[in-house]
Amino acid sequence: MDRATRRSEAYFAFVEAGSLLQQLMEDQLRSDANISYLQFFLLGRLAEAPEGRMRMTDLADSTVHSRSGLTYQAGQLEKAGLIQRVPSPDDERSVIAVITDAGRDTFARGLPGHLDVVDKGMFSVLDDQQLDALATSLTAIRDRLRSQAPSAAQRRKNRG
Amino acid sequence: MDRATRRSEAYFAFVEAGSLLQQLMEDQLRSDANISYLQFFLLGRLAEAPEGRMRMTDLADSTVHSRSGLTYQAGQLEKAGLIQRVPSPDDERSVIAVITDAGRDTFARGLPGHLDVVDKGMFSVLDDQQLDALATSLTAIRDRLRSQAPSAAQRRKNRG
DNA sequence: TATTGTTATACTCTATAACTATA
DNA sequence: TATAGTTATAGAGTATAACAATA
Repeated sequence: MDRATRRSEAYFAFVEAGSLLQQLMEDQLRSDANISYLQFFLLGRLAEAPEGRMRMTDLADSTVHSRSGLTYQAGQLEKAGLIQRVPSPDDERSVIAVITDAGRDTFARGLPGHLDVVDKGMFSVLDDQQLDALATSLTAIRDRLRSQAPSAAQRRKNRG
Repeated sequence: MDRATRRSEAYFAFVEAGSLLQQLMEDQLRSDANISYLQFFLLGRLAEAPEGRMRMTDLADSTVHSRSGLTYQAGQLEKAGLIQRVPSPDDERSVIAVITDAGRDTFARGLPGHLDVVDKGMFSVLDDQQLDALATSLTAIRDRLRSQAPSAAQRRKNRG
């Protein structure tokens, strides 16, 4: 098989696998924890941050979100009691998002099923050597893509 | 490195790479052909179908879409002159979507840049052996995920 | 002057249910 | 009875620009 054919195979499999996986994860998180994948991701970022706290802008930068998009999601999470927003002591312009106990519970409720979906869907079909090669290649691809995508700060500069 | 660590590496790289790639593709297609990735994908399905024709339901089944979602997208594409909808001669309930010349032009306008993004973003960092292994693993993962996801017909049965 | 975050607003997309017409 | 497709409608999410407050 020539390289072009292999490339096309890999590309279509990548795109379809991504879309199928996302679908499965959304369904699982909705039924186990009643949150979206993005909300799960945001709770995860906060859960692993020191004291469960992060500045709004830093949280926005760790996703594809505009600041107004994060304001919307933070509003949803706060309404559900999963985070709180408090003023920053250091910089009075800033707002700190803090994960609540209920937020940690919700995250913990979603996590096992989430790992299960990933495990059964992605990794059960690979042996150790294949997994190793996959991790190496995907990491290289991600780093390459990171270097091509405009940074969050840059996106902010161009738009709102 | 143990298997759990490798898994986690591969998973996060996969998710982030998918999201970065999608972002780059959307931007490229919007600027080169003024269409979304989904619309590009639908035009591609029609372009490669015999005579550029497909039944609406078959087109919907080749995506994650509900039928009403496809009706919406078909409306957008038709409004832009990129497809036409005609009644089926075989089954009077059916509607056939046909890609127009303008639709083929638009697809052709988006394709080179699209391939370029994929090539530069994903494959430029892999040698032949890595590409081979990646294609094999992603194909296996996709097939596994396909077997776990409910089919489009099944989704239709449950919901609308 | 630049940065942080929110708000108002408009737009895109998606899904559900009800509906028509045909098989 | 089941299938094909549309429509009405409502909801989730996103982004832009304008804004107030602070640095």
